[in-house]
Amino acid sequence: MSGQETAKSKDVEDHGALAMRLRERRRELGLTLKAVADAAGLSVGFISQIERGIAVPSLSSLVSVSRVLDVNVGDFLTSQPQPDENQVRTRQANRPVFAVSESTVTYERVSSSFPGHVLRSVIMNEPPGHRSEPIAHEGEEMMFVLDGTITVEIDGERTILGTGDSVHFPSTRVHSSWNHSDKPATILWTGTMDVFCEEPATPFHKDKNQKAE
Amino acid sequence: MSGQETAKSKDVEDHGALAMRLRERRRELGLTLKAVADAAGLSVGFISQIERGIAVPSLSSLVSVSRVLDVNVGDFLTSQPQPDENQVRTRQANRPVFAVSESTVTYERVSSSFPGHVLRSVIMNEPPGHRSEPIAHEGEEMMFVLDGTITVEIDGERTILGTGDSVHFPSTRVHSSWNHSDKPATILWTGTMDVFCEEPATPFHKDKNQKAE
DNA sequence: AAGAGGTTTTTAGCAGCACTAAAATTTGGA
DNA sequence: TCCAAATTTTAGTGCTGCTAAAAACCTCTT
Repeated sequence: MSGQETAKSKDVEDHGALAMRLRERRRELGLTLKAVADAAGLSVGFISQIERGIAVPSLSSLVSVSRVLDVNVGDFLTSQPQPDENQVRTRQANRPVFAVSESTVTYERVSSSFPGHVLRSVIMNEPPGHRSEPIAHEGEEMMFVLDGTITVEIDGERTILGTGDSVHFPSTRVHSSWNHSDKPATILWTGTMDVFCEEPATPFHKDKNQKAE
Repeated sequence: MSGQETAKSKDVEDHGALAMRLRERRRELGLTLKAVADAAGLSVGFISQIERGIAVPSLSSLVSVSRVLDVNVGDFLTSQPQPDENQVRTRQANRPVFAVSESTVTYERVSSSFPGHVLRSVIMNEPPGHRSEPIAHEGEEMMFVLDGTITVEIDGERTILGTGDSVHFPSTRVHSSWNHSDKPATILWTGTMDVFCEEPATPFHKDKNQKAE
């Protein structure tokens, strides 16, 4: 991490955007500064200063104001994705391929990367008998079986998926999957959480076969 | 606004959740407190206190930490979907199938539905010659060609995809696709925007062949 | 044009908290 | 068991989050 510019840059820009969004939203709702301030339990002057970028609210105050403005607080803070000219297409022959040390599964990256992207997708090639450890994490995910047969367990409940079958669930539920058959299986995994890391050194779905990293 | 309880309630709960998420994310990335602190330009002790809910970061500091953890700051503040017992699995034989009136494309729903879900996925069966109108909308999307060949145009730039190829881009870019070949094509479409509607009366990707709805 | 009332901005000020450095404790690996 | 790394705890303070009140501005009515 040394030599890297710290992340405390461009904060001024961020607050300017937040300020504008707050004022914009308030005006959409046709509310006065006083109305918002009263409902949020803050002072009129403070709301005014926030909206003009002169003051920055604490998280508590921002949550309060967001509630009054009937918007999810995250929506005020989410940066808009910038379209760019990054590579959007992935060829079957050119998918980035990576594997975990000492593991028998290989992964092929299908999704692209651009600012603000949420989707991640990989093709998982699972040999017979391979099983991932039960895990839970943020986001949601979907597995579409391209070829073969696998068993998926979610919150202790098992289901067998064949070619063309799919499963889609919140990743917050404890889940694992394995290839119970005697043939390789191919799965298209898509999720909203970067569980395979852009740096494919340690994928989050750890292998049971793997001793220690 | 009178008589309404002010919005400054339950802030304590929110900060607890934020704290947990920050620690969870840091561990996912396998980073130490020190690494995050150094990169964010904050002290180790402060990060520790934030993660344990003892201290609350300012917006500036939260933005800094979020950047280090490579996550959109809004994602830390958005409330979590509740897991439920809805159907998560879709069988190939039982996919909900729907089509647009007078259209030749059929769509098969692959994704499930549960509170807070973001992912939507359908299999599109496109006959030869079929073309969708250029369109742009929020979110991002990915098309994985299961079978056949299609042309995809993004911001005027065309690319041909064959079986196993994929394309993933922000849907804010003007895009359209069509099956230029003389054989049917099958595409697994996945996106973060409900362009096909849960109510399949008017899919967002309008057909050029379709006159008016 | 003047006046009244409502809305927003400005100003002065301070309590407390955002954040630190350093010490203490815990953890993990050899 | 030892030691280095990681994390937590502690003591402390600069500064800012936020206030109340004054000033300025705006709108509407007469």
